[in-house]
Amino acid sequence: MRSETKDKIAELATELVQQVGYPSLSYQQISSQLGMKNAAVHYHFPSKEDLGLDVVRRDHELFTKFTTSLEGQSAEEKLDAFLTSYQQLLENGNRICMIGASASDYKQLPDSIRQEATTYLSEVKDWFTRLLENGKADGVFQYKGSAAGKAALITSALAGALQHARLIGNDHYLAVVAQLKLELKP
Amino acid sequence: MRSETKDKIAELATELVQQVGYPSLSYQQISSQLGMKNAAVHYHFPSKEDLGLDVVRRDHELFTKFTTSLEGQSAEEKLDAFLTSYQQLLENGNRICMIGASASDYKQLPDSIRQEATTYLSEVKDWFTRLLENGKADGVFQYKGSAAGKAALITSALAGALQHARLIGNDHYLAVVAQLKLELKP
DNA sequence: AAATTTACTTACTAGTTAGTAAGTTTTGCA
DNA sequence: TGCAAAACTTACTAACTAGTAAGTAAATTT
Repeated sequence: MRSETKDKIAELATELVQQVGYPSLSYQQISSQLGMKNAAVHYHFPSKEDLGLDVVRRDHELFTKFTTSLEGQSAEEKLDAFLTSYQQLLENGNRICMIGASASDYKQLPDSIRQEATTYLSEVKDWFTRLLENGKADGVFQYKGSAAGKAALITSALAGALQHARLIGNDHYLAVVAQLKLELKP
Repeated sequence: MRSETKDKIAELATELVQQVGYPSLSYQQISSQLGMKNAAVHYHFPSKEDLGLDVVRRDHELFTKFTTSLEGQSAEEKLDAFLTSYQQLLENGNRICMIGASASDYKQLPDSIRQEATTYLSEVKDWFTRLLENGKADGVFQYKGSAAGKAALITSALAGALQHARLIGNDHYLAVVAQLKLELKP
């Protein structure tokens, strides 16, 4: 029962959060960009917390649907699909990932959004852990230590690489991805 | 010829940038926290751009002094010293590194600050590259691919790990560090 | 001792922020 | 057709933002 307008607001807000962060997300910018008034945005999202929470929730749901759609595919295909989705953020306005944005805005986030972001990151890390375990079992991935440790490294490296790419260019992200894949190769 | 007050402002501003980011850094918060008036801060740093630029410059200088002080030490000692300095950010108010903060605030930064942050990150990456080259030559480090690629991975992983630690706890940073060191061991 | 510079305070501006209350238009349903 | 609910607009508030102009006190220099 979500209205079209509400979806459009949330989509634009998502883009803005990934570009300028939650604190700099403003009702004015959203309303003017969508050709409506301030109060219209407040009608759909009474408080900024409501809006921010919906933005993170939607991105979380997107991730869940994304991984579900990948079920049945090989570990390598899953990894590539994830890496490509991150690369699209980069090419589409130098955005950073929602989790990275939430983490750097952390001190300014209401508790509800913090909790949602924490759950989100945990699930991404778990997904990567299983991916690495299965990939190793199938002989397509290789790494030292635990799958959880390697998953922690990979998730943080990708989030950091998206951000650093803003400063020193998109090639940085590609270099990090290439290094990660090289190290995973048996 | 830097006054004490100016240093105190810059130090507090550094802490605030690493906690809440450049856009949320406010003259009011600084002045009230230092027991002075708004205009007093503007006396030392006429514009916010001046203040923000000085903050990044100072952190950059700190890094340069830090690496200079480590000259002569072994590659392992240098790496450990760097990792410890990052861990102190975490333990001292869950700060993130200046480069990571600059990268996530990138879209809101004036050009001068962007450029300074870009140079800063390039130098950190170069420092890591040389560290890895020397460590490999000395037989204390091991890795696949180029030193530059591995340096890109490590710098982004550490920046991302500091941020993710805010969401899922400081152990995440320690896990990433442990994984990195494990993989470097010959 | 006088003049000048440094380091502020007081008091203000113009613009932006999230948020609200009340009124109006549009839409879907009975 | 008429009613009700949904989706808005208008008009506003209180708080905050960076930044400025003018005045003051203290330190430094001449």
